[in-house]
Amino acid sequence: MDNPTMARLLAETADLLEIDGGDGFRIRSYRRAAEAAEQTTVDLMTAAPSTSLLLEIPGIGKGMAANLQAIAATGTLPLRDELLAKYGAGLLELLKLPGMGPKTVALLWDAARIASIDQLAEAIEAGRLAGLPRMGEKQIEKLRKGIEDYRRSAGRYRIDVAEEEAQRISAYLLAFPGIEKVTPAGSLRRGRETAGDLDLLVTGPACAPEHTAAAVEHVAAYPGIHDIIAKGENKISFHLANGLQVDVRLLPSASYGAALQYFTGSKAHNVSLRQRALKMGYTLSEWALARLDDNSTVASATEQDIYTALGMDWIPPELRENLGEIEAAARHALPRLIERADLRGDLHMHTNATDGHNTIREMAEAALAGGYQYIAITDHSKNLAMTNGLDEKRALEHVQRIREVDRQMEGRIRVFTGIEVDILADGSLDLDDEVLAQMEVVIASVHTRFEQSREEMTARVLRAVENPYVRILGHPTGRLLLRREPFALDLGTVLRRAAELGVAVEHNAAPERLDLNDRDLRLAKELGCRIVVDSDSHDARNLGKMDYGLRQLRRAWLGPEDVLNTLGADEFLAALRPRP
DNA sequence: GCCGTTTTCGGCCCGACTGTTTTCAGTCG
Repeated sequence: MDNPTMARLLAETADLLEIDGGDGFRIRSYRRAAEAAEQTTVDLMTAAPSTSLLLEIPGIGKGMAANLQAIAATGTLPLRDELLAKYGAGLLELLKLPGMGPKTVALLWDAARIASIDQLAEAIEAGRLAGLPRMGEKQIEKLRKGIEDYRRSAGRYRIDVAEEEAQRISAYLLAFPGIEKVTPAGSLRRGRETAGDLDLLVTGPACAPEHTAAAVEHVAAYPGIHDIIAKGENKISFHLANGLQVDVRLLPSASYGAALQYFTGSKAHNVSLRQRALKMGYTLSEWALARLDDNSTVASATEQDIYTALGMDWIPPELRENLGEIEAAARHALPRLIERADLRGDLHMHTNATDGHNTIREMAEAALAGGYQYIAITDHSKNLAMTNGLDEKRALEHVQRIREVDRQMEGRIRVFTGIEVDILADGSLDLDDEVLAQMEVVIASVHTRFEQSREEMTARVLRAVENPYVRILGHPTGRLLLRREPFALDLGTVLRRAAELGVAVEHNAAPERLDLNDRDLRLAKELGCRIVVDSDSHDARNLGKMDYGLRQLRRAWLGPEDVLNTLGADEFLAALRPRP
């Protein structure tokens, strides 16, 4: 069983306890433990036999360690089973409906024995909800609509999709006189790979307290709105046609920093920060950091002011997950995170020899304009027939053309020969070693999926990295590839072996891949992997676009020293696994 | 159930919005 599954069991237990009316603090412990299981780089299944190893994870105490051990041993948690036997699994799904919390689920169960979304829909149609406490006409209509929405779409949105919507809405809002600034907050600002919703902060004269009505109406008139969920004095929430929920908040400029801090989150970061504030005699809200005794404002205009008043350095949004950043900021020991300007080379790109849009020369010119000192041209190999992948003969001809362009660039930028070779089902590569020997950069990637078990997929990749010509392992998790689920593969084992062999591990920065997430990247660093970030560009226009991928690196606390392609061209080649 | 600038017991973040509540409970972020 993997960590996310164990996390889910704990989180579900928390939900069930809440429906059961259990102790709120105990419930929170289960939630915290679920988050810890989600974020830790410790493989819980492997660590389970050692209680002390489990206790090292923050949020895991004696009780949770025992729970994790029970899950590891039996695949299930007794408390959860007990509660499920009492209520049924459908209650957990009921909780996912908007506006439906544990109290309402408990009410529906107690009063009408409703235990699933289907039963709720039935009860609504039959009019059996009328007369229940807190079940007025509007509430029932809200539930009916909630069921509809839930069945229509659920889930999270890719970060680049959310960002495009944010930009469209911002442009619309900024056209309103008196709206001066629109700032995306939430998981978008923290650089997560997906966003569940969109938080937009709006400030300007039109957002002055008690004078927000006109601005709110302007927001409500946004043409892309599918339906409005809630509309108040300084907050309005709506759905877009694609189902994405947008929360827009209007604020006076004086509170901008406090609000930005608050709505950026994460929740765990905020809770921890507020606890720190309380210990210092302050209280922190989205309006201000204020003294507890006389409620006078200490800081509110900028985030910097607030963190400074709390005795800390300003914390980059990507780090705000309560994973030690608060303590580090208080010690003035936050790491210097990697930035776009640190990157000196891009190692993964395609040309019109296969499925790219531009020539080698055009890619080289674009990279030069983007400030790079070197690139590698890594077109596909023959197994990817649909991309017009290169066979041995064409690959060798391609190498000659790459070398020619490298000469033409006269040292302004280095152009390395390369190939993205395909890992076949048995772990062998689809080009001969003699061809690979001509390449300065060999990226081995899995492209074709077979019905392979986790063990088979792991063995397949392990065999590929053993090939001495392979210098970079390409998109190791295969995430979002072909719009399918990531590979079932033992990433820890693969990364460990790559680290031993000196094979670099690619973090593919293309937004449709965002191959390694922050947890994977932390694991890669812990295991001593050499990490490269690259763009997998198929178009010269995308060459410099590393934003989304870089944010994942930052979320993993990685600095320039952790990433290989911050080195100069010669140092970079020397740091790769030596060629046979 | 976790955890320690409150320290092994007794704490555990804060405010807006909604609906039906005649003063507030529930949900959400």
